[in-house]
Amino acid sequence: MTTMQDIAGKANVSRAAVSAVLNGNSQIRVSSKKREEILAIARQMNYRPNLLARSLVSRNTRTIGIYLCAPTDMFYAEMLTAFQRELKARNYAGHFVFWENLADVQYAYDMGRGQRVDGIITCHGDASMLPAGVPAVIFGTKQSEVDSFFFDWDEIYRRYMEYLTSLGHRKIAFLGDEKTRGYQAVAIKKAGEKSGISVMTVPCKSIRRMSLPAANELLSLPLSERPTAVVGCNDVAALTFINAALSRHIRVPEDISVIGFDNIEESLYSAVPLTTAGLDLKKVSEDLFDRLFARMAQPDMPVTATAMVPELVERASCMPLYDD
Amino acid sequence: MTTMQDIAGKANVSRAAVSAVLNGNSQIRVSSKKREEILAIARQMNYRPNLLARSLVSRNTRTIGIYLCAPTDMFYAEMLTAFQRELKARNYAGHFVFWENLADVQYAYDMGRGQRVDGIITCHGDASMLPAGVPAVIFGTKQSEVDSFFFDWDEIYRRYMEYLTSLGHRKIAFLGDEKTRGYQAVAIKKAGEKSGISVMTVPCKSIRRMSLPAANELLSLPLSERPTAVVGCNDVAALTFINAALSRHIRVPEDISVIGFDNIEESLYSAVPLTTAGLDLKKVSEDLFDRLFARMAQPDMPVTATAMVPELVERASCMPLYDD
DNA sequence: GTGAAAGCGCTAACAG
DNA sequence: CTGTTAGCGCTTTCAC
Repeated sequence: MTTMQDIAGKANVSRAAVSAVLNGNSQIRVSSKKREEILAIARQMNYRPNLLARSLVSRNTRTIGIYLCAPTDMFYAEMLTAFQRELKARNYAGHFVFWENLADVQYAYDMGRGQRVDGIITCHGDASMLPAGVPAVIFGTKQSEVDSFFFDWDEIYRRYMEYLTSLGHRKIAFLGDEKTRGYQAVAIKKAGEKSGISVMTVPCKSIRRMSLPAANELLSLPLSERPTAVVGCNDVAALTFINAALSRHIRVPEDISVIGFDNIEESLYSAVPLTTAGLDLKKVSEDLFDRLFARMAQPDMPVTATAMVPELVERASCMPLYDD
Repeated sequence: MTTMQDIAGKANVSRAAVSAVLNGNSQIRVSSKKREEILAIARQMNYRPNLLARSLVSRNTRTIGIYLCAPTDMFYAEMLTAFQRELKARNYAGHFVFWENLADVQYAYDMGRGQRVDGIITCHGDASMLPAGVPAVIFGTKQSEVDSFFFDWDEIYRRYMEYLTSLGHRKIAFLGDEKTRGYQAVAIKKAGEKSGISVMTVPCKSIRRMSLPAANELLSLPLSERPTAVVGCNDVAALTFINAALSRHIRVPEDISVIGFDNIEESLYSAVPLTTAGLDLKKVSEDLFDRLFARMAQPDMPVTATAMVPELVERASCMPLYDD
């Protein structure tokens, strides 16, 4: 591997001179003849700065730790892609670690600490696990100690209920895991109550691929008890439900309306295009990075919590309820 | 950030002693009293080694560059997850960069060079772009200069044709992008010829979310010309096709059989569970890493190319053709 | 304009 | 067993 020393030797200058021309930013001025020569030699020797050495002395890595759960749900895969784009645009590197359980989260943060990341973006809700002293932004849940962007479920589900009731629906079910999606279940029940509706909740084992049993449970209900509209905790749950319904020859939206959450790409290409609500991923990741970089520049500014309320996007999976 | 110097100071020993007990591997012996003390202080001061400094001197980073296209297709997301697991099991870090176009590939490799990754796993087929001197394994396509794991399309499609013809199908279409999936199109045509079948090819703009138009083109064909079986270039294409068929009230598999490729999780939960073929991701990533580590240990061993032939998994989207 | 020198945090070789 | 030392590749300050 070519080093600055090698270049300096060939060009008959000092390492400092090489550093100065290769990085631009320096008090040091180099004659343009030497400058060209250095540049040429660097190119010819296929020089790449050793970022480890650079970071060691500059005390920053220009690397952001991006810690997310494994992208087994398309939503995170899309988020990931948006982050990568943002990183590249800002000329920063990403230090990605993906977890599948709680132990992995700790592992991810430890790796980041060892790697001396300049900042962290994470979707894990427990701020106390975060390495101390590293600027961080938490995505998904509201925090008091750390900057966060959180889903405002009360407002989101107020809109959902408004939409569904405007379509005439009064028998509404929520399909989602009670454990990991408890806050959603609570919020939608609350939103329902305000419209005088008791939202029934159907827990399902996995949020990723909702267990068919939960969908089937709902679909096996006698017609008089069956909800006329189902709210999935996310698009994947909603999509799985639609597929379960379709394979039982229950039509969507004619027999039952379905609404999701996240607006993953798949929802657009589903057997029946899914009505859902989704973030503008580009904008959100921009905002996330803006916030993080502001925090990095000024570590003691007041903590912020930013509510996110994704826009409803109407497609084909919901329709007005006809009176029987 | 706590350094070894800090610990050494508190414990009244040298940095070398601290290094010795914290890393274990050293000629240096430390009295177990001192050892305990050092360990205690390190824990109490929340010490984390600076991996940059460590790598600078040890001349290895224990980091593998993982360079993949953006996981907008679930297959890569699943691959990614398998890699992360493998990395963790081997106590290595991942240097992930995801690309969306060719320029990004170069960027990814440059980042890896700067970061001094010990090895590379990539799914980009152009070996000439790889940084020289860094052990690498290419996933997906056969290479002559670099270790590779490639899909043996001839054998894969031989099996597909065998399967489909055993079901009685003779009118078969391939749904896939000609540009990026050209080798597949060629292979399936060849496999068809051996069975005396002319496979028709329907190109579609994107391999990611096959353009509905392509699916619709096929579905609009007069019944006499319509294929009885469709092979998707991947599961996503096959799934999109199924959804397009379903929404036109064309039944799968009764009216038309569909087979995919990749065996992504989604295929199991589709409206009609997809017959497909898929890699054992855990095994493949193990093999990939084994190969890479072998190459890292012995850079001049002969180059290998390993064929991959995923197992067919029969589900509900294919059925025997009845004679009319 | 240029070059010498210090030092980032760590490891490893070697002398006590 | 322990401590000292050199140096990884780089940036930056300061004297020339």
